[in-house]
Amino acid sequence: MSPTGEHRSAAPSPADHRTGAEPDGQPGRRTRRARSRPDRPAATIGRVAEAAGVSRATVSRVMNGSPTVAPELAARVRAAAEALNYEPSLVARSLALGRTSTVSLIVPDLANPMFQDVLRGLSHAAGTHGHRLLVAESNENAAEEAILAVEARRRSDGLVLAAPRVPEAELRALSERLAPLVLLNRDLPGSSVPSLSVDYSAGIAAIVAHLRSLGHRRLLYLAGPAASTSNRDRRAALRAACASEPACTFVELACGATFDDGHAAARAVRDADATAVVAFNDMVAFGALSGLHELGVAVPQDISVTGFDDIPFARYTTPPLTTASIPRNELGRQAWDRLWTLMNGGPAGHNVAFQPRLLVRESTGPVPAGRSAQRS
Amino acid sequence: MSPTGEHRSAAPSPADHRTGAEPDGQPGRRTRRARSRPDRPAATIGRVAEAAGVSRATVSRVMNGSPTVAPELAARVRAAAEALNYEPSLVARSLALGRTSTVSLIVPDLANPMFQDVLRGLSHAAGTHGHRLLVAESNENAAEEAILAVEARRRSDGLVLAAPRVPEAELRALSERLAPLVLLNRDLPGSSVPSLSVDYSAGIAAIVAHLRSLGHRRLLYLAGPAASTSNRDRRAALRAACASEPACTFVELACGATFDDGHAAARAVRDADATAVVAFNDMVAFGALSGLHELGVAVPQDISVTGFDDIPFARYTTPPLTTASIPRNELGRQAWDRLWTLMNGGPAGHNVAFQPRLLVRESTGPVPAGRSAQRS
DNA sequence: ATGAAAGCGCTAACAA
DNA sequence: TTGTTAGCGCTTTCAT
Repeated sequence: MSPTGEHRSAAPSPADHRTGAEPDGQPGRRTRRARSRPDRPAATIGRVAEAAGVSRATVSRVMNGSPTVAPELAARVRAAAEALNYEPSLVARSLALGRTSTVSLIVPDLANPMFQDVLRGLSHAAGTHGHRLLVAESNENAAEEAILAVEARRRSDGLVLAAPRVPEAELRALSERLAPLVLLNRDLPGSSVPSLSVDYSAGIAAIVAHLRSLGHRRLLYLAGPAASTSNRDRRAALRAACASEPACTFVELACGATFDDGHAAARAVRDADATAVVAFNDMVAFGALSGLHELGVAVPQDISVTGFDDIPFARYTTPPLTTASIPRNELGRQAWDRLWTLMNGGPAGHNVAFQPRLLVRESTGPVPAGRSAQRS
Repeated sequence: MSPTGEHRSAAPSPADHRTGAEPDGQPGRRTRRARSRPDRPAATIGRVAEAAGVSRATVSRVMNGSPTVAPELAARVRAAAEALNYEPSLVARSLALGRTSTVSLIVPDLANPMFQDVLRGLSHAAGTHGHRLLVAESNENAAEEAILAVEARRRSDGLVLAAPRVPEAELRALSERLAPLVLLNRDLPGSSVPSLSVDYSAGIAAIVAHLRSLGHRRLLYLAGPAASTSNRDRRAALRAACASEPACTFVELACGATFDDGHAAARAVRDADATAVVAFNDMVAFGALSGLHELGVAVPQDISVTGFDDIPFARYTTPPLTTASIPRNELGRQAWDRLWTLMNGGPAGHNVAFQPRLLVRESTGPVPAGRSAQRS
């Protein structure tokens, strides 16, 4: 419920679970297990076979569209199935077949648009091949990531895993039990586990090159969450890109990953000795843009700002944001391709690193006159 | 791959699947079925029992933490399990237990932030109770919705279904096979299927009341996709809200659901005889805001604009958007509560309609002077 | 073309 | 406390 209570609802309390035991006294003629809907016993292949006067094997054949069944019999079976409202048990089927036609996706954070898109792409691609998708969120917790991965894998035929937190040694130890496995945004050097990732370094490098071409030499990095690997990647890439240029310096400002984080940093940004700010992501950049605007700092006239991710809104900020776009949908689709190949005994293939694409819009411009030299 | 080819990658073609048959000639000693990883036979409860010199029942007891096992035996079993890298088969377990510890969610569109939040809430709540989540997307296709629902339900113990397209009669016919079932954003009058929904009408009514209190009498509705039920709901609510007031008129302009749709409508909005525009959703409102700005029309001085949904960005448009917020996370959590109650034989409870909350920000204001009367 | 029967890997009632 | 045994509902070999 909304804490303010302004979203009213007539919901009952979640409780009221009966656990165990027969609700009513009657032992019933059900063999051993209590069924979920005790009233109607749920049709089984056996009952259908009985009703149609054929063997279970024949029912199975009909249900699976085997062509070797006499039309007359097939019709009888279908009628019986229809009458009994028969639905083959997919669980039993999975057990007999040794496969579930399900794959799993583990992500650290379902709120992250990147993973939402991976989810979409994967779900869609898997669906195309008659497979379903199981999803689980690890909430950025390393222990949880490993446990979830193992469990999810046991329920399915393959796993797409985005697990930035699991230590490499542990992941390596697990990788055999998790196969067929596709890794997202990290790899396992020397193993045969395929990995799909976004080359954040290349994206940062492109941004820095762009900024340098505009004359910027003093950069400010608005850092993401300290625990985030992508923040570490981006920072390292920024450091490397700067280091390769003699007169290029960069300072870092702890910030965060949200609009509000960026907004709150605006004052510090203005007071810093930098001509361009490289934000951890678009949200932060957007927040900074907004805060800077309120302080009367003009972008890009007074200072340039870049984002990262190319979220849909990046086109619509004022000014529109220069950023690096990453192929989010593609990741999910390709993850499926890899997994499916693996599931069919195919090779792992080469790992791929998707290169972000620099999108120059209006939040970056030349260094303001008189600021090309150190200020203090 | 990106059509432009600018996101390069070294991906192999998705093909190369071997199908059926033993890859190599050897029939092997594996009983009947080809295992997915022919190399290591995958430990079963039987093998562990054998290795530990106990019965399968004992292994089962140990794996499930039954306290009635001698510590010495338990240790031996655990050691054997460890040594064999044993993982109990969840499929077999599900079959024996008659439950999967999995629930399913079917949504029309995974790109819709509303459903993304439902997904998150549901996944999290289910996880708390040791359940996993299966998701499927119907792509707004009625036939698909029904089929997916049945199939997903068969793989799991319960279903949360957002199926705006399935005809009521069909849904009613299906509802028994789908139980335990929780419906999102629609209900099944007279049935015992719980339903959780957002009261769009109330949201629209609140928006209209707000606009009227500012003196607006001539409203323009920027309509969503014609096929969308929520568009129909909102339009109907708008009509009703207007009809209840003598001097209130509203006209409708076909638009869409995206920023670009709203942006493209700006000229028509300016030329229409209306003092306030009620947009289908925030994205459209945002697009309109942007387009109006480019045309030199001031919001809210010249015209007021409202959105719907309170997407995160609504706070950050210029001007910040007056809109109606809906409790998206809450929906997923409550859906779980309902489903869990049902799964435990509990009652369906009362349906709930979440009331949107009006958020008055800066995109609405009083009717411009001299425009309170009909223009032409 | 059809059926009988032996699994798939696990759980649980019952006996010891 | 532990083992025996009979399922859970389906598929598939093998014989007919």
